[in-house]
Amino acid sequence: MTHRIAPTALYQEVAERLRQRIFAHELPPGTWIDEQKLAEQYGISRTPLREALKVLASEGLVTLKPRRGCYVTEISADDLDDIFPLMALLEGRCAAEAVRRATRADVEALAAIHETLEESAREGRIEAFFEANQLFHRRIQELAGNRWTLSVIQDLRKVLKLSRLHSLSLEGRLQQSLDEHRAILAAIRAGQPAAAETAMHDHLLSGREALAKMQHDTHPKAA
Amino acid sequence: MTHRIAPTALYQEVAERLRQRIFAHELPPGTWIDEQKLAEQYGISRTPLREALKVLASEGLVTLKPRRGCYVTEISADDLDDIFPLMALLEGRCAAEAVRRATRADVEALAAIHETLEESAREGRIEAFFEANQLFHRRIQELAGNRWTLSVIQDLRKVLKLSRLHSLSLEGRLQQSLDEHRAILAAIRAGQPAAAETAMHDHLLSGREALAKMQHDTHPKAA
DNA sequence: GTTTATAATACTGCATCCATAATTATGCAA
DNA sequence: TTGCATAATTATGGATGCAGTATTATAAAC
Repeated sequence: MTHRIAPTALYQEVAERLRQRIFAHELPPGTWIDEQKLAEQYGISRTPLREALKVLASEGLVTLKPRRGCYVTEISADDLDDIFPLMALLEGRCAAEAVRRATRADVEALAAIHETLEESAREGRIEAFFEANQLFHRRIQELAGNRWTLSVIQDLRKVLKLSRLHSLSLEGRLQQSLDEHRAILAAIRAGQPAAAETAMHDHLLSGREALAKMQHDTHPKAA
Repeated sequence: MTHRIAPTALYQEVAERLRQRIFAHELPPGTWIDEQKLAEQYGISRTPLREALKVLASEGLVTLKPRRGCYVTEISADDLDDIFPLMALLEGRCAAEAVRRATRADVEALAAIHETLEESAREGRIEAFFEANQLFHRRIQELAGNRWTLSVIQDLRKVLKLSRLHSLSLEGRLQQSLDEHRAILAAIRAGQPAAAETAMHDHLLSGREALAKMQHDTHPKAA
């Protein structure tokens, strides 16, 4: 059997590898993408690399300046002010819809994810915490059952990951985030769509506030 | 001055031309994109064409099947069931926010757009009606002042344009659509965010209903 | 020493070419 | 005639090469 299960094209693999490097801030915002060097690094030609960059540009992770090269996108404070309320709206709606559609078993599965979140927090395993956090949010979006909403939220989340402060701020308010998650889960367990929606909504906005605080601390207006 | 104002790359122009052909249903959903033929048609090589296809794929207008070519995306009834409520949520929120932020002059400018909509309807100028309709919605989104929300909505609108039924249904319920627009404008004029939100929300869902009806008429379950 | 003009360098964008995999056509056997 | 195996064709994906433009370096003038 020479059939490949997943016949992914080279440009897709390259796009994924670049995504990881961007998320890991190995390629921080503003960085110029040297096509020749990267192609050489990966042992490929510039053609698939350029195609990968087109994909990343559509995702908003890089910005293509015609005839002037490709740069990792820099998102501004204004962008964050736009994105967080949007995420709050969308994820909030997902939470409400999830309550309406989730079965008893679904809720228990979600509770299990939340439990690993609690564990990770107790044991101080940041990486595991991030992962469980992502999974918790994603699972709720899946329960809501709207694939397009899910897709939009995931795309926005990618853009947020551009900001290093984003993960740092989450790290700094681990306990608060945990409390907010508890409130969301409680509302879902109680079968209260409206409560779940506001809890999720506030959770996201609270994330924005923490980030604003960090920005203020990092770049204080009055030194 | 040899400076070009808009140094757009070839692949961008090609992407735009393909977009128009897809929206015009000259390339209907499901159509196979023959790279060689198209490249020849446009008098270019396959390289920029393939880069354009990557962009369109990220927008959801075409679907790339590795090693099996590129096809114009076919959206299902399920997709529409997902997209319309999402649009209703987003555009509804925009309407509410627009009310809060719009100046007196902004509202009058919006009213002017609505007036061309009325005129176009009276004179039966379908094309002009479509354009004014788009402009009306877009203007509200711009007034809301969230560029990321605007971007998401515009992207979703592109996908909707894949469906031929979408424009047909709008054509069929021109008067109703006009009434709904009047309600939206009235709420904005009155400075009532909540009313504007529900009016816009219902307007979108009403669009979905009309479309469902058309689908039913076109593909009746019991012939 | 600073500024401007010019030359050299380097990179982007596109075209062409080639290898591999998928599809279609052909022939053979049942 | 139908089904399967094999060969021919065709299209996709990637590599390489080249022209044009932006950037940088260098030199000259003020």
